Amino acid sequence: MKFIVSQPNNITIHDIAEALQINSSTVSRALNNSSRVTQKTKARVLKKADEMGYQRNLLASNLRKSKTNTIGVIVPRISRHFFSSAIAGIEEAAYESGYRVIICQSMEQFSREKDLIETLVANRVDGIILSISMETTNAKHLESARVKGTSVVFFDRHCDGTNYSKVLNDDFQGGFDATEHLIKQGCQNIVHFSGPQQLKIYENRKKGYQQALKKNGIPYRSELVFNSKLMEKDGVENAKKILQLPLKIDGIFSANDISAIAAMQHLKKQGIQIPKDISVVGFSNEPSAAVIEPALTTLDQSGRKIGQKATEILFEEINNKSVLHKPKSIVIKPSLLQRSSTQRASDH
Amino acid sequence: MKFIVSQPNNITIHDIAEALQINSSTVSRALNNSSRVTQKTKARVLKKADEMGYQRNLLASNLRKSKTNTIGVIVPRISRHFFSSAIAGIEEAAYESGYRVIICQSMEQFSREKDLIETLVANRVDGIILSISMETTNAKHLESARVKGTSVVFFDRHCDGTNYSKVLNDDFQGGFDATEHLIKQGCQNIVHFSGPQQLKIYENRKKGYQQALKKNGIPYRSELVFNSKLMEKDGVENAKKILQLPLKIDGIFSANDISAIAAMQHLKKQGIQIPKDISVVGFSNEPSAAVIEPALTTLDQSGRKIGQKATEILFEEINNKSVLHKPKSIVIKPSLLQRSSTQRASDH
DNA sequence: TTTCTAAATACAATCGATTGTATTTTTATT
DNA sequence: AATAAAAATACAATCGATTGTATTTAGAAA
Repeated sequence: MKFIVSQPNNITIHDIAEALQINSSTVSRALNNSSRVTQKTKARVLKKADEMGYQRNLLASNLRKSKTNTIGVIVPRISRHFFSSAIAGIEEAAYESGYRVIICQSMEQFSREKDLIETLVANRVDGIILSISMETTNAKHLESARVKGTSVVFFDRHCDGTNYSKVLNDDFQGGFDATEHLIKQGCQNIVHFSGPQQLKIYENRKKGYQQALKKNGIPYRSELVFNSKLMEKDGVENAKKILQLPLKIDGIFSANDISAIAAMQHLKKQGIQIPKDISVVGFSNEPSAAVIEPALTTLDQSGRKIGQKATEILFEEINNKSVLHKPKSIVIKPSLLQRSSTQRASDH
Repeated sequence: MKFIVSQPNNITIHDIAEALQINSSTVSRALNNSSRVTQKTKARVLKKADEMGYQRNLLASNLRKSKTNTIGVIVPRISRHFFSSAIAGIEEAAYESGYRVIICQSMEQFSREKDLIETLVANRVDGIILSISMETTNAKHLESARVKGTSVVFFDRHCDGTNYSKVLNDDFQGGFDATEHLIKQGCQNIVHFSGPQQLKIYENRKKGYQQALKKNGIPYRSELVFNSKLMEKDGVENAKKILQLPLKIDGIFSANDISAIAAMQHLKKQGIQIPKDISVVGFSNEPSAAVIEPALTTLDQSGRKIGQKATEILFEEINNKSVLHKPKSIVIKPSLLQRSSTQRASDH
């Protein structure tokens, strides 16, 4: 069964102008509520536009104005709690300033990230907020944005030595706090699950771990640092490695919750008691962290605040294109959420 | 410290044409690899374009072609596992067909949903894939899309009596399976956490629940159905209500995992044993469902498949604009993931 | 070499809205 | 009523790419 569809309505300002026997520039100004048009004419235009079912073509408008009032956001995966809450913060701040947000995910692939940047630039977004993929090692792929003068602000995962502003989590402090917390709970042999080393965030979390050990007089042993992509399976692998170590491990600081939780599940299956035998700290405060038993101690990154701040800075830069400000670098402290995975009985 | 920024490069095909002393139409065709241009000229154009740092302006291109090769997706929240996996499926299918995807979240607000639709239409996306907010009661706000001839496909949460294609989860079956599973585990007094009733999905899950009771000779009692928005706090509230009921409840079927998990946590705190005292089934297979103890039995909706299917149908409709096909309605069965929250000791 | 055809390129209109300038209309002033 | 000033509207160019048609060029056949 097929019907011929009624032709799509493609009313333009010219059609309205013709219907009212006035000029399309007046229609345009009326629709934009310009002071150069009488109230009376505005009313006539608005009424006719409504009658005719007019809908502005933003492609044409944006082309003419070379401004889209849109910013693009690229994150590795929207499903991660930290990223989706950062996006919420970005949307909030953008909405206040009358901007739209285009959300994109790189799926941790460099090639996709590059492609997305080019598409956003080709669509003339006014700015880009970016948290890089695990495969990204430098900022060369931002060249297309730079060439077009599109402002870019990093958040959380960033590249080093670039001339872009960034809003970062204080990963060093987070790593330090996590580790020192474990030490204060009595842990001595603490394993660290780290991520891809080209990402500053993992480097810094590790440095915090090292510093906390040092400050507390515990020697750093590189064999206790496990590098991986911190996926679920990596957590399980890491847990297996721990059980095979000659040394009796009594603490884990994982650079993310996903692998911490996977490790906990595996360890529990093997009869290890948490926190009694091994205490665990994660990073990011995923929803699951509050659900697992014992509830996972973790670092909350207030993604919302980071997203808002990144957006503010982006707008500053968009509105100050003519002058180049020294790139800003803002660091936001994560807060340690102490939960049962580190609550030794002795504390009671 | 301020510097004057180098002017943004705004090279157009006209600049390339001038540099090569040829016409811009030839440049355009060369860049689009048209057969009307010699290999030699194409090579010259490509080289020069690269040299000059040319980047196509998609606003202009799309305006002229009145085609954006972009589809918009609107979901209530990207952070929900079902939606982010549906988006993954959509992006996969779209990418294969050379389309870009714009992801938007309504945050469960009708006004935002309406606004997003209008913006997408104004930006002339080629189609929209939509899962409505909890506040949405009908499809009137899709008028702007209909007027412009923009194809729309619903998935999961849809409106009734509309002329749009939809890809749905078999919510009735899911509700039925969940409830019957509880009954088979020996539950007799089963509470159902339902969602906003204007949403078909919750209506259908409830109908499945009723049908399973009926089939198994258990009388339906409306006082055992709790309506809410199924947020975390609602789960806690519902759990409290259960504890206050005169009847001894031995099973819960929640229309989503979020509230099921919140309820479990509260019940456990009150000393209720799950599944021994009360068995619980959720819906959606959120990551936390596998993490809570006991692991939550739930219905997996294969969001990825639903997303892919919705995209396929959307493309069919985009490519067949001239004829109106009868709207399709595809139903995909969810699968019951049996986990410990319903594993009665007697089963062992 | 001339002529014809096909291939390559140039010309110009177009997509729909915006905006600086020019023109007309209205209002105020004398 | 005449004139100046202000307000409202019209005109036309423009944003950057695409595309139907016209023209030029190159190659083949006579």
